[in-house]
This record gives sequence, C-alpha cells and structure tokens, in this order.
Amino acid sequence: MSTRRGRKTGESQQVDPTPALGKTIQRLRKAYNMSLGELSEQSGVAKSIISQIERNETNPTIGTVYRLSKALETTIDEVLRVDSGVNFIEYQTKSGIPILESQDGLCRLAIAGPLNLVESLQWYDFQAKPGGVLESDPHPPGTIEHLYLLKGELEVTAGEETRTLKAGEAIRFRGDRPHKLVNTGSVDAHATMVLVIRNFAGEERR
Amino acid sequence: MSTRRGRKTGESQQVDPTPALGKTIQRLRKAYNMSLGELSEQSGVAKSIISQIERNETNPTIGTVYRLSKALETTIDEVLRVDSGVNFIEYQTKSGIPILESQDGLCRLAIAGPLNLVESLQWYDFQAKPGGVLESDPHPPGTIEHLYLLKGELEVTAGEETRTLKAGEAIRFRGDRPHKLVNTGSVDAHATMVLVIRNFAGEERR
DNA sequence: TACTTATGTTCGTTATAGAGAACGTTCGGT
DNA sequence: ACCGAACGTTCTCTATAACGAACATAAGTA
Repeated sequence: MSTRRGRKTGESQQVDPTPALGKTIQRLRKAYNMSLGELSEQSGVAKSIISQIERNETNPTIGTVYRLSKALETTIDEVLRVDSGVNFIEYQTKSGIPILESQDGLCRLAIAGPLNLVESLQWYDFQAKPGGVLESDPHPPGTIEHLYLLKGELEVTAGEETRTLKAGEAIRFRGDRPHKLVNTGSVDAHATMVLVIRNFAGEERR
Repeated sequence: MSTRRGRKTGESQQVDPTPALGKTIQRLRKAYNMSLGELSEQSGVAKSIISQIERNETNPTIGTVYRLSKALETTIDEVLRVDSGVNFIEYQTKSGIPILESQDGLCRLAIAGPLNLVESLQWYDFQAKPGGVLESDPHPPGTIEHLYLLKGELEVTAGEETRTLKAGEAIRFRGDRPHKLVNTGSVDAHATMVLVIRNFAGEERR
C-alpha cells in the first residue's frame, strides 16, 4: 500500500493539462516555415524534445516552453492560452507561403507580410466562406488593426462595437481586445488585414 | 570538450525565464490564506515542490504549474503572466486578513470579501496615498467592477474613458479590460471595490 | 537507379523535477 | 517553562524531461 513512491506513477488517469500546447507550437513553427532542426537551433531545445512536445508525449518544463515561445517570437502565456476560438491547421503551398486554415474550412488566413522580423507590422490575407467566423484573442496592448475589405460582406466586432462592411470599405480598430470577423454575406469575403503593433512600453499618453 | 552531456549542465548562465512565477504563486496562496500544506493537499503537488517553486529554486513542469493554478482558481497563463504593472507584496495582519501592498508603498488592497468560494463576487478595500496608482490587468470577460469612494479623490480609467470621483461618489465600469486607479487628490483615498464576475460564457448581449 | 540532403522519429544516458519523510522554528495552550 | 500542532525548509530517492546521436523516411539530383 505504501509502496507507492515517487511520482503519481501507475495511476494513469493522466488528464492532459494542455492538449492545445503541442498543436500550438507546431502551428507557430509551421507558420514561420521552420523545421524542427531550425527551431531547435534557434531555441536551444533539442529537436527530439520539440517533436515530443508537439505530439503531447511529454510534460515540458516551464523553462523549455519559455525558450520555445521566445524563439517563436511570442510569450509563454500566449502559447499556453487555452485556444478558445478557431483552431487553425496549417499547410504549405508550393510557393512557400504558409496558409492557416480553420478547422471547419470556412476561413483561410495567409501570412503575407513580414513575420519573421522584429517588425511592428504583420500582414495577412484573409478569406472566409459564407458563415465563416474568425475570433481573435487580443494582440499586444496598443495594437491597431486595419482591415480593407476587397470583396463580399464582413461583420467586424471589436470590443462591444459591431460594424458591417461592404466591399471596398475599410475599418480600423483596436486589436488589443478580443475581436471577431464574420462573413455575413452570401459570397466569399476577401480582405487584407494589417496589424500595427506598438512595441514600446509605457507611453500611454496621447 | 565534448564531455558535456545531458542538460546545459555547468554552464550556470541560467537566466530565470519566469522570475515572477514564484512570487505570483506565493501571492495567490497567501491571498487565499492557504499554507503550503493546504495548497499541496488541494493541488496534489508536494509541498516541498511548492516551496521550491515559490523561491524559484526549480523549473517546474507545465503539469505542475497547471495543477497549482487550478487550485488557486486561476489559469495557467494568468499565473505566468509577466506581471506588467504594479507588483504587490503581501503580508498578514494579526487578524488574518491578507494585505497586498504595492512596492512603492502607495497602495494597499485588503481582500475583504469571499475569495475562497466559487463565488462570482470579490470584494476589496482599497487605500491609496496621494499619487498612488493601481493598474489592473483585465479580469475575466463580463466582469463588472463597482467602486464606491469613501474618502479622497480618485481618477478612474477604464478602457479609454477617464472619470474623476469625489468622496461619496460611486462608479461602475467594465473590469474585463485594463483599468487604472490614480489618487489625484492631496489626501489618502479610500474606496470599496466589488467585482462581479460573470462566470457563464456567451451571452454578450447588453 | 543510386546518392545526397533535409525532414521527423526513436533510442540510450544523464540531470533533475517531483513525492514523501524528516527536520528545524515558531507558535498557542495548559 | 514544557508540550503538541502547524508551518516552511531540507533531505533521500525515483520517475522522467532533456540531451545528442542514431535511425528512418521522404524529396531532390546526377
């Protein structure tokens, strides 16, 4: 009875605390067009471990996750966030541009602008089929999101405000709160999104 | 040269990825008036480990941090957040009420209401010396914050709105975005704060 | 075809995170 | 004072996270 030593061994009732972690790491890695080896080199984490983490076969330490999130230019809590909202799976086109596609297949997000750089600008091509919804967690404080609707109809909700855009219209809203895009039209919607990220702290004035 | 095996051993140039983690855990534990033993029992994590984590003497796994954050009724990313803003240090009064005091000593926050329960209500006593600032990260979505100013003068900023309160006035604002309290007066400010946390999802209406 | 080069996985080993018990302190009570 | 009870720390030991290399699997080249 008291033989049980060490960890909670045996008792395999092991609920995975972060089933999203592996997928998230992999998604980010793919989005940056990195291989396991590259990420390993940049993060200092052995690629074997990264492989295991992505498949949720290990319970990484905070330190490891930290180094990975740094290499992926994000924060540790961003990478651990319980992925409420749309989950993207990614694949590569032959041209090398990574495409993120929502699980229901209704939304496509192509990373068009510089992401790798320590730039304060990110730039996406967004497409949504009728009924497609993109829910976005807040970006860093001070982030402004610009959206230019090329085609279709799009309902944009930022904070508690909601507006409906028609083709050709543009909108600017704060990206540092949860926001949502819904294709309320009957045809595919197509938009260009630009994120301007304020990356200096403080300076709340203005 | 190639003798180096295993971890990054030796190379003690070990930058602590999360210097805030230990303090955060301890702060929460104290805020709930828990001992190491109690938290150990509730979380399933050995109290020896909790002790080490609080003093940043170990590099916990995600699983461990997860179990702790659950026991502390918060999320794993909340507990890892890089504590931007005012840092509180805590101590116990003889009456057992935990007091959180900001590092500059200008603000005091006493947890007066039920915190231990799975209640959707938290209740604080807030005091600030002239110039004292309390910056608060967003609470869960749907949280409404009520503030009743007992004495002094207080500038309340929620989202992008700012209002100045005089003694006896009350204000209600959304707590699910960053908000800030500043004592702009020349005397100590004293207020009662009540957080009403909406703990059912959805229902964004009104 | 065979040869190279990159990918992700699996395989030993070692360092260490975690569990449980033992230890030293600081309390309140009789 | 002395004695438990509770607290946080330090101990020993085991399970395992992380490492680096070997391996496999694919994709491109001559």
